[in-house]
Amino acid sequence: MFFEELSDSFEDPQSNELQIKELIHQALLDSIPGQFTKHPDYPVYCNRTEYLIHSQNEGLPLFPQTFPEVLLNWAGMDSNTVWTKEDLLVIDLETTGLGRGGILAFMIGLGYYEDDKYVVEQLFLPEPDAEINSFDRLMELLEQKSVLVTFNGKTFDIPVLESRFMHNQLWINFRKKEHIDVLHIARRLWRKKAPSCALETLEYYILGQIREKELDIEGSLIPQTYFQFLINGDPEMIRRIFIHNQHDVLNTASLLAFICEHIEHPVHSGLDYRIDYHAVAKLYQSQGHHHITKHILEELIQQDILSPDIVYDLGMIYKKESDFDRAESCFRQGAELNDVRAIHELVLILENKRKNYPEAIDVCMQLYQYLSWSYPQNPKKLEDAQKRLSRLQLKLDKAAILTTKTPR
DNA sequence: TGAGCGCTCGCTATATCCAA
DNA sequence: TTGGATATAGCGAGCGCTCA
Repeated sequence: MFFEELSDSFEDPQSNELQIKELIHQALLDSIPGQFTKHPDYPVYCNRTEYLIHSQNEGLPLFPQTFPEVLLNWAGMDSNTVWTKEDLLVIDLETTGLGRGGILAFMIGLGYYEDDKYVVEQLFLPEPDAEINSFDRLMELLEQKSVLVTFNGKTFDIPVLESRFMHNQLWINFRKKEHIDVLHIARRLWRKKAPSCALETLEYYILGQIREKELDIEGSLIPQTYFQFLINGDPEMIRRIFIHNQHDVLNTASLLAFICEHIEHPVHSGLDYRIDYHAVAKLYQSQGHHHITKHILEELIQQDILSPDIVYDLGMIYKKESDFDRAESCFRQGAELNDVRAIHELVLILENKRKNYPEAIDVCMQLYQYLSWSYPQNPKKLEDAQKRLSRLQLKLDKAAILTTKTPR
């Protein structure tokens, strides 16, 4: 392999080791743009790439202009503080595996905004012993930046860093930092629209980006590729890991910027096929912004965008406002779309508000049929519908008796 | 006045998903 | 392959309303 031919030519093992190390360093310098840190013992290989604010990431909104209140609240951040893009630090690790203990973060990808640029810095360990030195730059940036931005970092990157810091007897309370985990907000927004919420899938569906397979590397191959590099010193595949990590750091920021731009005024700027407006409405609803939720849903229906979820949720808002005419109209639309929840709500309105028992019985029978098709494994729902039917029949009978007894 | 119903809230268990 | 965050479903308790 890369330095197999050389290994026999050195007689002194110590000098042999040193020369191999130098050889690896030179190979990295030749293949991947970057430079070594000044650490005398185990330097770290650093690459820095700048993206100009106006050139954008191939037309992507790489730079968040504002941070919508709904996003800040969702992330548990103070919405009275003025956050700027300069507060953000994107972190993405490449490691020797999953899990926690015993894995090494051999590459730390960092992204941050500086003046009119987005800077991606990558810290790579040519040998595992360089790990502690890679934390110098990370700690420096952590002191300057107050908001961490990751993709699944709450579960993966941050626990790994915590574990590696502890292993090196260093301590930083990552949990005290503000943290936007883009995976979780992306899941809320695209769980129903995108085939998955993996970063690469969202890049394709939302940002319109396709990674070039011959330049990139599959995530699952990364650990073994690093181990191979430690054995044979060949930087070719490591170059792919640099590219992979750079995409991750870049697109995590792009995705966040896209989210910021599109949840602020969701429908005002016209409909965008990439947005799940119902999910955006639900996000507002979860924070008690019912008027905005209602406005988005009404706008969607006005634009003829009908789905069982949209009409059901709007119906429920009208119902809470005691606007039973509009609520009924929504639930009727939902019933036409065969939505069991809407049919159930329609029965409630017909029974309790309209006292229209004959129609309530008809709709309740329809509900019973749908329940027996859709939820045959849930006898409780069927039982409830059966009980309601009996009660409605009783009410209808009583109403009939009252009508016949009423003097003319 | 009590029964029945709808609604909300909190709790627990379970399922799903994503990172390398 | 591991493990944490999150969503969802199911359940019971408590409260208020309606009606006989």
